[in-house]
Amino acid sequence: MEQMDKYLAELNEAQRAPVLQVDGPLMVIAGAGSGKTRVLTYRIAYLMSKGVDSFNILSLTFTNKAAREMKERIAKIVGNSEAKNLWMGTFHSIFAKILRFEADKLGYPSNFTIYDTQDSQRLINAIIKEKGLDKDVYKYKQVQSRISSFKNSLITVRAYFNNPELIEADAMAKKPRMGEIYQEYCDRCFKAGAMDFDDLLLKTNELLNRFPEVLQKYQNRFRYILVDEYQDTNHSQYLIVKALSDKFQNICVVGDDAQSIYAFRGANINNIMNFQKDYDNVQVYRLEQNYRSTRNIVEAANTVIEKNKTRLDKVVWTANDDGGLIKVHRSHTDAEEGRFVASSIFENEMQHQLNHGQFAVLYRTNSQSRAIEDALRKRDIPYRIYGGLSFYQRKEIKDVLSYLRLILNPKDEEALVRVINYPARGIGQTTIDKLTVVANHYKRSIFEVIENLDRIDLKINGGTRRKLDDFMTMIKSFQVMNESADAFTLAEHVAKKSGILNLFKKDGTPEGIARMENIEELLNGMKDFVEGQKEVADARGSLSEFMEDVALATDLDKDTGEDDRVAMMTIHLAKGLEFPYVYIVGMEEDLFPSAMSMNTRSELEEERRLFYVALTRAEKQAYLTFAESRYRWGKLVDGEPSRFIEEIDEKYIEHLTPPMKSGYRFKPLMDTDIFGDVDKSKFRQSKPVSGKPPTHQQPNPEKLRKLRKLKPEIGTPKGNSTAATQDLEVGAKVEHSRFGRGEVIGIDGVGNDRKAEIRFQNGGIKKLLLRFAKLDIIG
DNA sequence: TTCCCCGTGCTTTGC
DNA sequence: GCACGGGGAA
Repeated sequence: MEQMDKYLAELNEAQRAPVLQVDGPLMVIAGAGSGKTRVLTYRIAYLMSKGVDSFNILSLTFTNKAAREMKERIAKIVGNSEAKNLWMGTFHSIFAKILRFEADKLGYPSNFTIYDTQDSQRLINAIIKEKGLDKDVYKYKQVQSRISSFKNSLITVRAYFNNPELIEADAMAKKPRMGEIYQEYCDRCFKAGAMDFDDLLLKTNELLNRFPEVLQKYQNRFRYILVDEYQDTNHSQYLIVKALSDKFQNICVVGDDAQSIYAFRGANINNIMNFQKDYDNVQVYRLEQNYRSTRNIVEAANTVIEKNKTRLDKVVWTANDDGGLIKVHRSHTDAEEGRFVASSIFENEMQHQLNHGQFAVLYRTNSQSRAIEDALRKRDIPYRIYGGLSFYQRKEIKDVLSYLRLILNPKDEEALVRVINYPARGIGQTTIDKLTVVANHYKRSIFEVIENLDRIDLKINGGTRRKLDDFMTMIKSFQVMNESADAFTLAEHVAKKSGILNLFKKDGTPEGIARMENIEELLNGMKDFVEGQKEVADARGSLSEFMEDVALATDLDKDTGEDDRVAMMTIHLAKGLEFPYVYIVGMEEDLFPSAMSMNTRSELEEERRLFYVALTRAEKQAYLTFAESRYRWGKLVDGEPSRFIEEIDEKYIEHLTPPMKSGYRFKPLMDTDIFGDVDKSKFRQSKPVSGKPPTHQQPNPEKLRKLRKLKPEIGTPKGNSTAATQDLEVGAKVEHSRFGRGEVIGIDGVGNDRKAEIRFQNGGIKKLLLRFAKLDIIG
């Protein structure tokens, strides 16, 4: 800790001030690229150097990734053992932990299940059906999002029924039974021993409100509270922070009002706007020097964000070079836009000796990735798509996890309904419906009903009864095993015994194999987890420890970011990241700003902040591209350039194409015809037509698309790695897109059955079918 | 009970 | 364009 002075010297004056203020409320307004994370980490380190016990510091973030990275950075300063004691994590993970500890006070079991959005939606769908409501009026997704917004505003069922305005509003919307659905949903969750994501915050509020001694306990524990991305907090989170910091008032919030882009999911920008009114003697600090981007980018972004009315006073500036102008490119179609981006990336790589990893393509909606992907693939430029369907959301993964959830909490109805007839074991919808009715009638879980089948008069025939009994016995045997086995051993057993693994083994289609690989990956992950837990005191790598992690995990958490690929993601996902070269594509009215966000001023302002975020991701060079027409929902629609392009002061812009709609013929060098041709020949060459590989070698587009769907996050620039891996030899070093690096220790089989046995660095040995395995030879 | 086909619906997304 | 869910037929 002696070197604290050394660390403080690394900060500029504006950054140092909030670090040095130990006590009292403070707010740090941090412009894009101004070293916000550094301030947060150094502040925590400084608190500890001033004798604050790490047990007394609570630091809240919005993603697991942010929490983990910050913890690592702090560990580097104060040492691992000290950093371990910090309470650092997302709102949801920290309060889930506290809720498990205090669960009995709220009538929940401490092993409550966490329902994800899909579980919630399925339950709501079931309730709507049970009540015989019109599914076209009560759309389950809409209902779910309304319930979610109730919870985020702390409107409980009781509060709903006490609020004539809400009831009126739902009646006006022709949904008079909304409250009833809300009530039933909450009852069913409670009965299932389940909390949804919003409950983790809502119930925490309930806990702190109803039990003053619990509030006191946590107030005393969390004497110093820090909140990152404060502009993204919703009302529920706001109240938790307010309650916990009330006693000591040592609260530090960090954020940027200009980067508030999550209002659509309940974030309330007023939390940061009004922070000064919420506490006495708030010190406000501003980080206004941008270290990330060129002057052109910083100033261009400023001219855009100035158009917003709702803003805190702040002027971002930079001492960096001017850099190049922001380049704007128009194309005919989205396909052409893709080709431009690919050519431009290629050119920049050649000209400036750059790696793929220094480029990012950002878009407003996920569906835009398609055209870009196609173009990059044709140019052999490797890319990685971030976001999309999460690994944990995939059907086969959720199915396995549902079995595991059921072991821990047999009352978990969503898990039970998912797997009771999967793989098919002759328990159909009719049977499940009968069981549900009885379960609701006796206010018991379906599992309990199955346990007591012989005592209930139910019109279920003998064969079905036996099947139900078998299912129950199987789950119970898993439960027994759970008492001694670790998570991996148990899950492997479950995957085999339940018949899921067998199902895909028999299948043999590419989809089936992809699914099986996914399950294997899940099991690998569990093995890693178990190994990791061995080093943790009083942890044994049990299933419940694993499930706690997994319920709140996302794909982003696993991202290594080490390999050299062009990054492709939505702008939302890009927040907090930076890249030397950034392409913002689809700069068109109705797409960006989105047609659905142009009704109110505040919606449009959020879109503008989103554009501000996109622009400020760029360090050296930003490109804005738009197309005159693009495919949307299968139809070719015309568009016009986004207003956001015009909102940038002209002096920061260089038009690569004439800005007006006339005169395409002036299009400059980097264009499709020249490179398009080069592309095609290159592409053809790289396709192996060596005779051996039969039909599977070149799957028809249909199949390719399906495969891609199953593994959406992996870009395979070489189209098909089989050509390269065909002559793979023992001893070769390879890299697998998911399993990482490894060494080939054996080869057998011929043609389609050719397999490589690979020992991966993470410890696993796998046999992979070469015709499917996505391997890169690295030596 | 299971499977297949057809219709419907669609921003952004983390926990 | 495409994915998912529901309904109808085997």
